[in-house]
Amino acid sequence: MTPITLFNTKTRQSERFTPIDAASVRMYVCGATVYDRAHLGNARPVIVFDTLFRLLRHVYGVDHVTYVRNFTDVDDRINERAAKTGRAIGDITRETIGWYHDDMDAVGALRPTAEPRATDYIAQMISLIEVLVSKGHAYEAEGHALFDVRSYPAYGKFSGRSVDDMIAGARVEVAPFKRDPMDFVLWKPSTPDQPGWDSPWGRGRPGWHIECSAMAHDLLGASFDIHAGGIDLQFPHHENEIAQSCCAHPESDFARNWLHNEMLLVEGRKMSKSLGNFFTVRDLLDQGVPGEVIRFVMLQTHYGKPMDWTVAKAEQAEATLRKWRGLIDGVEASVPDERFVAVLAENLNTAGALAELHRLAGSDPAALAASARLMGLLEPDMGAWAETAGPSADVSELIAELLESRSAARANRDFARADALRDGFAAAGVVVKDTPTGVEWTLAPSFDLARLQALK
RNA sequence: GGCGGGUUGGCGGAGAGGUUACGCACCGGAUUGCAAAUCCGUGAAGACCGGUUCGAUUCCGGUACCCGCCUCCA
Repeated sequence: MTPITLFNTKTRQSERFTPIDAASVRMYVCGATVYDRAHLGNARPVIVFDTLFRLLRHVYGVDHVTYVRNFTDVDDRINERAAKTGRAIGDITRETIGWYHDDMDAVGALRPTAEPRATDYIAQMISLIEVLVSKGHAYEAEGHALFDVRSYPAYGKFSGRSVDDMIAGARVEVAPFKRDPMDFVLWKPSTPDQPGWDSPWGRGRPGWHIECSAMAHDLLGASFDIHAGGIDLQFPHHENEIAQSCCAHPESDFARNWLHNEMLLVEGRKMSKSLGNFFTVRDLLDQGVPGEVIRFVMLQTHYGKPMDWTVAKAEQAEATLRKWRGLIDGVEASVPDERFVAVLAENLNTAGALAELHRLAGSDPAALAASARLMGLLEPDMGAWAETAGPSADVSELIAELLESRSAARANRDFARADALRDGFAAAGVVVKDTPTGVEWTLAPSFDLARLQALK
């Protein structure tokens, strides 16, 4: 069995991954709040941890890995969106989840084993909060249920902060009913026009962090193997999840391995609406950037480092994928290459794994196909973009005719005519390759029939 | 202010205390009437200053610059 090592944010070191139960490996990834199209930054953890999911399935067996990724469908941003557009919340979340699936499918992410929605787990959240209250880790104040950070001495350990330092540097206004400024909301009251559920603390809705603790416990158990998400979630989200889960179930470990991906930049700068470099996955797809290219670019940088999205990278990735797709055309995939898998298993070194694919491209196309598919690339059903539009019979005939005049011109040593045809093909977007087995041609995206006809 | 990450050849980007990363580009060669494609090959790095070591780009400390988190965020 291929040994997998992972950098565990919790211990801040690389560790040999050993599942609690090799017959049931369990992973939880923080998903999306569904109020709008997923932006490019949302796609990074999806692609990265999809690759981990695929690796785990390869090593432990397809039926022995459970991957849970949640949808946050109760959130004030969703409420705002509903108020602004006059639409029902359920419509907005349903539509956004549909978009999310479309976009993440397009970048080659497998659907997780389970995609729980927060609103389906309100009862579990309420009982989890009740447990915390009963154990003295949470308290009620003015319709809120709040987590008492001072009741959990390890609070802050995970993200390397101390409660006192955080209070000193805090820039937040502190609600007067909090016992400690860092106490966070488990449950908050809703006004009549806001979504709400009945609870021991009155009609209200859950705080942000409680859903992951409740859903992870319900679907994966009190202790599970991997919990992952963006590094920006380390604090407060994951710190708070740990506080909630470990206080409610002190006998368990909650998640043993924590993985965090670094952030995304665009042309060297943080992606933001004000810089005008903010875009969604759908924007890129609509511009003709194939999902497979997005995936390749994402995997080119190790997940632990900031990843810079640039147009140049996308172009280069497209050229490489086009070349590889040509190499495996008609080739039946064999099995993933051992060295490739070993590199990928070293803390999900996708950049190193791509280098192994380059090696295989020069030696073993069947292994290239199988290996690439292990990381969600070169999948047969993702390759439509690389196929040139089937030329019409007329066009094929015209090209055949022109190629014949070219050979004739060569035979007659009429190099002026031969060169004119050579350059003409290129200008018209017909890529002609002379190979030992004969002439091959393909149409480039820039194919221009008029210019081709002019060559006659 | 507190916490964390980064700085590798023209560009992108990994691993490893000592031996070629790799890709793209470039250059040389083969091939071609000339090209394209293909194949072979060369060159090119480790922000700066110290320390540990027989030896550091790799470990430790400091400096500079960049970035992220601490507030919704993947």
